[in-house]
Amino acid sequence: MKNSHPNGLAVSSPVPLYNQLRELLRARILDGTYVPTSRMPSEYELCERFGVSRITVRQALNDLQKEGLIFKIHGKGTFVAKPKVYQNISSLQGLAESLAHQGYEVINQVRSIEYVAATPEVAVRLAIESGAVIAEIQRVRLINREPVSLEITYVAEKIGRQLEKADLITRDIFLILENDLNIALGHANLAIDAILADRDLAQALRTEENTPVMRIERLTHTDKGAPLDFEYLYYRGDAFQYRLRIDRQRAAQRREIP
Amino acid sequence: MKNSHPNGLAVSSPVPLYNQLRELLRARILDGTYVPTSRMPSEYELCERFGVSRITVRQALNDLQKEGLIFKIHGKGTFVAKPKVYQNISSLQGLAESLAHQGYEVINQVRSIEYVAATPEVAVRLAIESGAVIAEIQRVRLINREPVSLEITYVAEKIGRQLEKADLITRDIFLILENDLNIALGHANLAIDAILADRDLAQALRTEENTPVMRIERLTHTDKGAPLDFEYLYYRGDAFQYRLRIDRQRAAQRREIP
DNA sequence: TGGTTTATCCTGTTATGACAAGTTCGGAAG
DNA sequence: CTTCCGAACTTGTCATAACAGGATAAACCA
Repeated sequence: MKNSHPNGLAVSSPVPLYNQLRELLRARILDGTYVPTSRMPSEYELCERFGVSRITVRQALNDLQKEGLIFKIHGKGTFVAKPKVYQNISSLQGLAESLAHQGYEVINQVRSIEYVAATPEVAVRLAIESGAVIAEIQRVRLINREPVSLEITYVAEKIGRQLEKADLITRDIFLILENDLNIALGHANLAIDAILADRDLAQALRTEENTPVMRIERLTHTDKGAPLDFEYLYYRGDAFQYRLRIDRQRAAQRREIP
Repeated sequence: MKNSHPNGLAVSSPVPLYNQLRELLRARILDGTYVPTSRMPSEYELCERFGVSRITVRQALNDLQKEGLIFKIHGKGTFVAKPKVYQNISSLQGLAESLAHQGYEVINQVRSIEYVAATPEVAVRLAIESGAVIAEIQRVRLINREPVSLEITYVAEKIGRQLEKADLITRDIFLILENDLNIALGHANLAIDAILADRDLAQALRTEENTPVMRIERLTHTDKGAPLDFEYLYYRGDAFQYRLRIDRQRAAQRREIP
C-alpha cells in the first residue's frame, strides 16, 4: 500500500497527514535541521514541499506551537523556539496545580484587562513613575469549577496591548513574553504573606469576605535585570494545603551537555 | 459599529468569530445551560444557529476540548465533560513537572506503542492471565529538551487501540480514559523505589547505564475497583530533586457546594 | 538625503465543499 | 422474531479560495 507522497508523507495511511507532518517537523527541530530562533519555511512553502494544503500545514504547526517548540509572528513567519527558557525563576506556584496536572479540570479565565494608573506600590516594583498608565490583567484559575487562585498581573501598557492579542487562556504568559515578544526573562523575586479577603477578592475566589488568603508577590525581571512583570497571586486559604518544597537548585544546570 | 450577527456574534469586531463563539459556549457550560454528560448541539446545528462555517465552530470546540470542558466521540457527538474528575488518586507526579508548568518547555514523546504478552508482574497487577496480549505505551517526557522521565503504561489491548487513536501528546491520558472512553476512575496504589538503569532505560533517559533511577509503580483502578492502568514511571535520579509533599487530602472534598 | 508610499510576503480568519469513518436505528430479509 | 444491512447523522480530515492585516524592503517623491 503506502501510496507514498512525493515528499515522504504516506497518503493512504491510517495516520492523518497533519500528524505525519507534525512528527516530521518535530524530528527536524529536535535533530537540529531547523535551528532555534531561525525562521522555518513559510506555510506556503511547506504546502508545496509536501504537497498538502495550507489547512493541513497549519494544523501541524499549531500543535507544535502549543507544545512550545515553535512560535509564530504575524506577518513575519514561523520560528523555532529557543530550547532554554527562563533560567532563574524561583519556582513556586504549582501549589494546587501540581495536583491539577494530574488530570483535574483546570480552567483559566481572564477576568479583566484594564489600563490603569500605577499605584505607588506597583510603580516602585516596576521602576516607573507613580500614576503612569500600565496594564492590569486579572485571571482566575478554576480547578473542578471552583476558583482557587486570582492572578493580577501588572506590565507596561505596551506589553499589555500585545498580551491582549495573544491567547492568554491556553498559552503560558511567560511563553508569550519570551517567544512572541522576544523578551528574555531573568530572575524573579518572591514574597509570601497572608491577608484577609476584601469584597472584590472574595467575589473572585467565590469565598467569604475576611477569610484568610495567601498572597504571593512575584516580580519577574528580564535577563538584563529590568523589572518586567509584577504579579499578585491570591490563593484561597483552603486550597493552599499542598506544599511544594524545592530542595536544591534546578538539576539541569549542573548537567551541561559537552 | 458592531454589525451584529443574527445570533449574538459581532462580525466586524476585532475579536475573531471562533473566539467569541468559544466564550459564549464556555459561559453556557459553566452556567449550566449545557448540562454535564449531555450532548451539545452538533457542529452543523451550531453552524446554522450562529451563522458561521463549520471550520469556525470546530476551532471553538477544539479549544474547549483542550481545556477539558467538553469531549467528542467520533460518530456520536460532542459532550459536556463531568466537572468532578477522579476523586482518590493519590497524587504524586508533578515532581519536576511542577516547575515545568511554570513555563519550562515540556515535550511528551510517544516512544512506542506495542502489543506484547503480559509479564507475570504486570499480569498480577492487572488481574489477567500471564501471557495475555496487552498494550504497552512508552512515553518520554522532555524538559528543556532533556529527558527526565520514561513512562511505561500497560492497559488492556482494547483500551490501547483506542488510546492509540487519541492525542496522547497534548491530552492527558486520564482525561481520555474518563471522557472519551467513558471509564470512571477510582483509587490508585503507589510504590516507589530506586533501581539502576539498564541499557534501554539509559538510552531513553539519555543517561549512563547503571546510574540510579527512581521508579514509581502506579496502579489505577476504575471506580468499581477493577485494575485498569498499570504504569512504571522512571525518573532520572538527578531530576528527582523536587519533592512534592501532600499534607492533607484534597481540599475540595471537604468543601461541598450545598 | 530623508521620509513616504507601495509592492510583496507572511500569518490570521473564514467560507464552501467533499469524502472518510464511526454510531444508531429502522426496515428488509431470513 | 431475529439478523443483517443500509440510510441518516455524527465527527475527522483535507482541498481550494478569498480577504484581512502585520512586517519589510524596494521604489518613489520631496
